[in-house]
Formats: sequence, structure tokens, C-alpha cells
Amino acid sequence: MPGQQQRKPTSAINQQPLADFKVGVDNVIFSVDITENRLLVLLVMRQQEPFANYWSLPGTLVRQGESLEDAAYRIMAEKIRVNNLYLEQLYTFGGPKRDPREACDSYGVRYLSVSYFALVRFEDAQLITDGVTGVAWYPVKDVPQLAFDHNEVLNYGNCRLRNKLEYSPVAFDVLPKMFTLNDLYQLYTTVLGENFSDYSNFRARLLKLGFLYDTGVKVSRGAGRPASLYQFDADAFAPFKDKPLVFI
Amino acid sequence: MPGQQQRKPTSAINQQPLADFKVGVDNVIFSVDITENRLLVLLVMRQQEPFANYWSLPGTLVRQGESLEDAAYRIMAEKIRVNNLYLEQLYTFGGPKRDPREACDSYGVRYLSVSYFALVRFEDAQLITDGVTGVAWYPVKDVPQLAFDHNEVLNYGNCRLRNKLEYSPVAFDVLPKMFTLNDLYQLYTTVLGENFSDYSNFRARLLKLGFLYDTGVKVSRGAGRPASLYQFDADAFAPFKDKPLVFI
DNA sequence: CCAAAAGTGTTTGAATTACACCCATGG
DNA sequence: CCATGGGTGTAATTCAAACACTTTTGG
Repeated sequence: MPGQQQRKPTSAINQQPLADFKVGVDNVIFSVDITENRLLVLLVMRQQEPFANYWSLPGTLVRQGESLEDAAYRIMAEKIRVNNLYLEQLYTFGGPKRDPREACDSYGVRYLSVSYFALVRFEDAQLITDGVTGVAWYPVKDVPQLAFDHNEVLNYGNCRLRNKLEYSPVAFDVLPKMFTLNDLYQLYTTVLGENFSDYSNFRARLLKLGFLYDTGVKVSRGAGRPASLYQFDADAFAPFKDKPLVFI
Repeated sequence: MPGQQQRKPTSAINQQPLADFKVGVDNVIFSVDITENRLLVLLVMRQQEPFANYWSLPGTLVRQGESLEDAAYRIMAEKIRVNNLYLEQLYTFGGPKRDPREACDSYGVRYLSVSYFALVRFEDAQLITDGVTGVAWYPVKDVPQLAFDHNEVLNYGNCRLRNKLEYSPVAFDVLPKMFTLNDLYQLYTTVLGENFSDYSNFRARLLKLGFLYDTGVKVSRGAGRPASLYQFDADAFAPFKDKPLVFI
């Protein structure tokens, strides 16, 4: 931060004037469609240059008096209506040349992007679409080429999701309030890959921890024995908070 | 990033003009003094307002044509001369009001800080002090009140260090090239607290992994049996790369 | 010889792995 | 009744915690 050097310049760059920035916030918003077992990311179609008609992560430029996180929430509010929401800062991308507007714009304004990582429940998330702006859930497996460096940002978000699944209970922020243990397992396999753990071991481990409450409600999906619907009990999880708990 | 909304404004903030930012980079630079078993952080004494005569994290404002990481390296180069260096982005602090200059400065320029996390070897790090600017290693245990929100940033860096020690081989970036297993153990205890593991178990676990090479050189520190000096073998560690390896 | 620090080993219990097996339902 | 998915149990193995013990130095 602003510990500006005003001593004898030690190198050429110290003579350079300070860069002026516009700061953007981009959200990597994940969800999961339980019925299709697909990891989804929210994309919007850009209406104007640069990258008009490209899909991109929903983002905005930060306005006066607005904090970064406020901006992140504002985008959410403009694109989807949600009850439950998990949000945390992801990474800041700030190299020169990452936004083509820097070139045209000869005043030398730089564009910097602070990305946020969000998780919402698919069932609860209602997309706000005005018929003009395209907003859509895209399966992460087949996102197209995105605007700016957004493929890179998305990729980074995916890594974060993978890591968080392993040691924190974020799964319950994407799953419906009530879910079967298979739903949970499928989520882990789709994100972490097929061979992270055996189902019965996964099941046994999670149940032993005691923060999954069996509602007793049964649900049948096609053939086979009906499954119990479980709920995550945040209070029962509390003791595990910031302990090196391992879900995998 | 800049997916600026130009549709019908949905709320008042959308009418607000965009904020203009100066972007600062602040480094949390850790090291360890093996002889004293102390975790150190590099601080500089501020020469000018705001917060003149306060200690602060070494930082600078980003200049034209300079990437964030370049700026982080530039600060390093101005304050210390190092061979080995580990550097990664930490977090971006960007609320309004976090820098007092925003108030005086009525043009509404915001100051945003992208913090970086760095590890250097104490023995290799030569402080560049011109006799005017104060630069010093401070034991993390007793850092004073710092400028801006730097105590918070430092704290965040400390958490990152703690986490990274548990699953990645960053310890070998702060330790001298050759170290005793006790040096390594002491580093873990000073950062993670006394009771993270028993010494003999820690030792056995690490040696079994096979990426610590016994140089055969013995070193005697006062009374007691002399210890072997070990070296980290990055090649032998390669297979463990991005595996959920646990050092604790 | 004794204290102090380095280094080795052993015992015990828990956790992980890889399975085989039983249960309930739709067709 | 049988295929399908849900759910339980168990033996083998690995791993971790606690602690006792041996080795090598300085004084």
C-alpha cells in the first residue's frame, strides 16, 4: 500500500509517474445442478466493446464510496436473486495490457480486476434476465472462450473450489438444504475427479463426524432403494471450525 | 472484469461516477533467525505523512507500465538484497476510508492495497539502509502499532504462513540452505505453537518422505551431541508437489 | 561422570483402504 | 424376481501419539 518512496530514485522506474487505475470486480459464481450432476458457472453476454458478444464473468467497475465487496454484492444483486450466498475474495489480476481499453485510451488508465469467488444454491438462484442482457449457467466443463483473461480467472476459481471442498464445508452452500449423501458424493466426484474416495468410506467418515442430520424423509429417484435426505447442522459443525478437518 | 452495467440503473449507486484509484503494493516479508528462534518481519519507518514516524510494511505505489508483481519485486530490491526469494500475492484491501489521504484529497482518489507475502533467508538478506530511512527486522511477537491497516495485513500474512507451513515446503525458503532437523522443528514450533507435534515423530515423518538429504556435516551448538546438517532436495520433493502432503 | 542435546525404537490406538455383503424399490 | 441404487460391516494395513531409550558431545 501507499508507502511511496520519495528518497533518491534507485532505478529508472522510480522516475515514472504513478499509474491511474479503474478497479473492476469480477465474480466467479459457482453452483451445482444436482439433477444433472454438473458444476455450473454464471456467465453474462457482453453488450459493448471491448469483447462485445463474448461471454464473460459478471463484473462491474467500482464506484465512488463503494467497497470492493460491496461491488461484488452489487453484481450478484443485478444478476441473480439468492437466499444463501457464500462469497470470498479470490485474486487480483493487475498486469498492464490485460484490458484492451488501456491501449486506445491514451491517458494511460490501467484496469485492474479483483475477482471474487461465490457459491449459490441452484434451486434458490433466480436469474434476473431482462430479455436483452444474456445471463446463463454454463457447465464448467464446456465454457467457451471468454472475454479478457476470464478463462484464467475461472480456472483459478475452480482451483479454489477444489481446495475448499477438501477442508471446509462449502459443499453445503451449493447443495440444496436437503440432499442425499449421494448428492454430496456426486458433488465431490464431479469437482475432485472420480477417484478421490470410495463412496461407502466417504459416507461413513462424514456420518461419524456428526454434523449431518438425517431428516428421515425418503426420496426415490428411479429404481433402487429410496435415499434419506440429510441436512447440514451448522451448530454441530462449530467445533470443527478452523480445525484441519478433512472431507476427502 | 470491467463488465460495466449500462442498462437501466437498478439502484442509486449505479448513478455514482466510477472511483479513481491509486494502487499500492505492500509486502509482508518474513524471515527466521535460527540462532534466536524468532520469526521476523521486515518493517520500514515512514518518513512522510500520513503516519510519519510510524513503522509500516515496505510498500510503494504502482507506476505506469509496471505490473503488481513488478512493483512487489521493486520494493524488495530497494530494501534488501537477497538470493533466494519466495513471493506470492496475499490479499487486496480496498475499502474506502482505509487511507487518510482519501479525506484531504478532495478529488476522491481511492487508495487500494494489494499485499504480497514473501519469505527470505535471514543470513542471505542484506538490508539496504542509507542511514536515513529506517529498515529493520522486527520479531513478529512484538511489532508495534503500524501505519494504515498494516497490523491487519501482517496478521493475514501470519495466517498464510501458518497454513503454508502445514502443506507446502516453504520452510526451506526461510531456513538456511543447510539446517539441522532441530532448526526445522523449532521453526514449526515458533510459528505453529508448541504442541503441533512431538519432535521425534516430526523427525521420523520428514525423513521417511525422503526429500531431506543428510550432508554428513556435523555442527555442535554448545553442549550435547552434534547435529547433522540437512539439505532440502527439490527434485526428490517433486512427486509430492500439489499432493495434500502434511508436514504437521 | 553428568547434563544436555541428537537421534532411534516400540507400543498402542485410531484412521484409511478396499472390499464384500445386505436392503428396499421399480419394472 | 432381478437389476439398480442405497446402506452396512469388516479385515488388512497404514498412520499418528506418546514415550522410553541410546548416543555423543561439552564441561
